[in-house]
Amino acid sequence: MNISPALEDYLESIFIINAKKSSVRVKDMAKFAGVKPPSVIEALNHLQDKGLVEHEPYGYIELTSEGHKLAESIYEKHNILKKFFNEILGIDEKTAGEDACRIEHYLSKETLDRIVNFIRFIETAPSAEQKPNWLNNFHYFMKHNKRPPCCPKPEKGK
Amino acid sequence: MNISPALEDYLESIFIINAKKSSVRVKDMAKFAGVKPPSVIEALNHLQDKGLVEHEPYGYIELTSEGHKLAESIYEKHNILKKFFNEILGIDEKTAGEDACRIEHYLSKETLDRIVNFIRFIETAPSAEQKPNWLNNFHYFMKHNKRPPCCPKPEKGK
DNA sequence: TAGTATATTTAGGCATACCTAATATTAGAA
DNA sequence: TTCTAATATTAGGTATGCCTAAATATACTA
Repeated sequence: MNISPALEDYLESIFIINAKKSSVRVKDMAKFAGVKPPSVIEALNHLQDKGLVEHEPYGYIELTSEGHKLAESIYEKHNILKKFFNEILGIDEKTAGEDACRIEHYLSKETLDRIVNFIRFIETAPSAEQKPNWLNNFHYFMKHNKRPPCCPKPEKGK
Repeated sequence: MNISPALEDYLESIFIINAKKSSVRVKDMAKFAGVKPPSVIEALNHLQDKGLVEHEPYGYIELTSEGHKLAESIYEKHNILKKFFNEILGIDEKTAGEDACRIEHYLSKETLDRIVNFIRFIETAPSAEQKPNWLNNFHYFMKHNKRPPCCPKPEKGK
């Protein structure tokens, strides 16, 4: 299923709104996307043509099972990227979310997989309680614009 | 100066083609962008309106000094991202370049700065000849789907 | 139940970014 | 120099994604 970035965003928004409201309306989607209702209607027509959404005129908006699956995968992608930006690169949460939202449509599966693995690599690190040391060092480096004073090479000098 | 992603790509392409050909023609840009010549003409008209490009009909295409500055900054962004994908995440060069090209227009300055610093952090690592150890470990992790056998925490056990 | 406010939809318009087909220009070969 | 092939441009068309204004439907209130 091949849909444009804009349609991906609309689809994702249905998924997200659904998660807390149980009923999704044109108004909600328009607000979420920062767009006027006619734009939503147009998008919904396209999504319906592609069998991703069900929407009777003046009624509620629902994802088909295919639409749900796709929306969920888009949302996951979004979250992975946000996590990467926020937790690893140390970007503030708001910016991390915005950036994730903008680039989530453009990354290859390969690159996304690597990022997933990078996060996994860090999270499963055996050495540290929370974060591996080098990541702490990176965050120190970002903050103070220099490396932390100690440990250039642990095996050698004290 | 605010231009669309597509125009950014066209501008960047002039910069890149210029670097090896000294003269840039519509044909070259069309080939580079994978697009037909009329699309290039249209883009050039917009870029000219914005004072970024000079182009006499049927003549060569040149960047103004402002255009050059902007193109260069776009190109740098592209390279940073490519480097990040390729050297750090370990994506193959082709995919790294493609992904960089697609997302270079959408990342915030903040995030890009972080990535720059992340690369710098790694390149200036005092501990290793080439790559810090954890990065080698990550690449091992990607390749074999498990951590390298040794050294969970260097200071402790041998 | 009638009227009104809100929500939705339709109609029509604009900008971007692409295309094909037709036309114009340039440059090189005969 | 003339003709032709290559290149560039213009004209006009399509799709996407947004908009405003007008029309329609729904739901709530009196």
